[in-house]
Amino acid sequence: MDRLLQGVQIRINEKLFLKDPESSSLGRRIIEFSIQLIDEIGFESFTFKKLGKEIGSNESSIYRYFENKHKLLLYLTSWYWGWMEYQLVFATNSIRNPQEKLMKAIFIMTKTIKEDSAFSHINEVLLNNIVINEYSKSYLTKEVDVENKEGYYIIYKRLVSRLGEMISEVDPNYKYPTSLASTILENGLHQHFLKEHFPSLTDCNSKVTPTQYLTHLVFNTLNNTIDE
Amino acid sequence: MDRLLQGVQIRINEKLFLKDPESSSLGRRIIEFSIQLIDEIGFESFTFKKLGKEIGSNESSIYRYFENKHKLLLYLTSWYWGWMEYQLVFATNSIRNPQEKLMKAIFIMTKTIKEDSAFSHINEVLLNNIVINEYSKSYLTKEVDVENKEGYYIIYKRLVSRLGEMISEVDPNYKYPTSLASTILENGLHQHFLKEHFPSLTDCNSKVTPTQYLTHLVFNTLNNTIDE
DNA sequence: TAGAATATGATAGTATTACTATTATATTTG
DNA sequence: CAAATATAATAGTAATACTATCATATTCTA
Repeated sequence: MDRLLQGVQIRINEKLFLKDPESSSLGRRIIEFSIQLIDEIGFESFTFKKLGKEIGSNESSIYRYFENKHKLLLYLTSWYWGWMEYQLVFATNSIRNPQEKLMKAIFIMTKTIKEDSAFSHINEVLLNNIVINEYSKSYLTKEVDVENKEGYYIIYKRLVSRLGEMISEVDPNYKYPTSLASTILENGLHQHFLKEHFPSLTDCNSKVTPTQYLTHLVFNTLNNTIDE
Repeated sequence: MDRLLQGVQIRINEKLFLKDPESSSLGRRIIEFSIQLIDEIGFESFTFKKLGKEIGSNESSIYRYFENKHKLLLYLTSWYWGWMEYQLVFATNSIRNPQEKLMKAIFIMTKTIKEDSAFSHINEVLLNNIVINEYSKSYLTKEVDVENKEGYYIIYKRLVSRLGEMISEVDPNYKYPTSLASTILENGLHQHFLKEHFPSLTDCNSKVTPTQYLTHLVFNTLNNTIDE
């Protein structure tokens, strides 16, 4: 996949930035080091001033790329979901069997990211950590409805929709394909978090993955006779 | 239940406060109005200064009850889960049939709270909103491991454990009772959030409740023959 | 290649936040 | 009634989340 990705750019809503960070080396450094710094100190402690220090640049220069750190987080997580979508489509496109297709999709959406490969300045392992630990904060705000209208969550919504369609292909009579799709994505992240911080709240551990749990959950739910 | 609850106090970890807010009228006003204010303006914008203004008291007085707003959020959400646990135990205690018991439990944990009844100074409807919109922020922090050791999440953990046991009673062979229990609690909140802000990401709406979705999910998963 | 345009850096300034400390004034209790 | 305790008022600090201005560096283009 590596080589293919060199020709691919993940398209992010232009309202999320003031100046495209992909358009300059400073921009790419902002992305690269913001991922590192947010992963390291957490989103609450992260500031543009600290980031400036880290990259040997100035707070004011970073503000020329992003209005505030919330927009930066939306940019980073949009990128992550765009990257996920790319992998999903790429890996499932040629699979005809709906069961197999859905299984592959669940695997891609819930697996642990282990290698940083595709894009030079983006560390996907750290970005995955950020999504696990910070993504909810990007929508659990009072501004969520306005920002949703602005299209800030569009990639994530498209992903859920794609997953939902795959679920319906496996079981056209299942009544909650969209909810189940969002459960896979959201609870996938959550099980990874629990594994790390609340092992007593999950059966996932070094032997059992969130992927296994969710795959089992989904396939036991679909094509089942119990109703209501 | 109303009258019974008048004699019940929900026990919160004493490290979460400097002075027990239940011990004075100012303390109870802090609780009452912090629920209103957090619900109204969101946790990010909420400050002790604004709360002080709201209750005609002083910022410095509030700091004598709670170290900071994060501890206050932990207090409020602990109270909420304690109240849930009380309802859960109370309502399921006498049910012998494991299926029926689990069904009741899922209902209690995922239903929409419609009435503010039990405790004079705590509005359970607003508190439920706060849990939906803010609970994740209480553990998605860099301090989570330390705070977990301090016992700040103990009530929630007990709840998951109780639910997990009920799941195992329905299907002793099911391999992921704890993960499923945490999925019910966490995704229950999430489906309520989606219903409100991202209707396209859920099948829940004014006709279909998160309770129905999750009940269907759980009972189709348990006592099933598909394995691995 | 000069001159204009643009990008970046440095510095300063503001309102707000998240507190801590001190002192004064109520209120409760013994 | 005095002493203890709770609350209120005020002030102060360091950090945050910016905005504004001006200087300097880089690059683009005629």
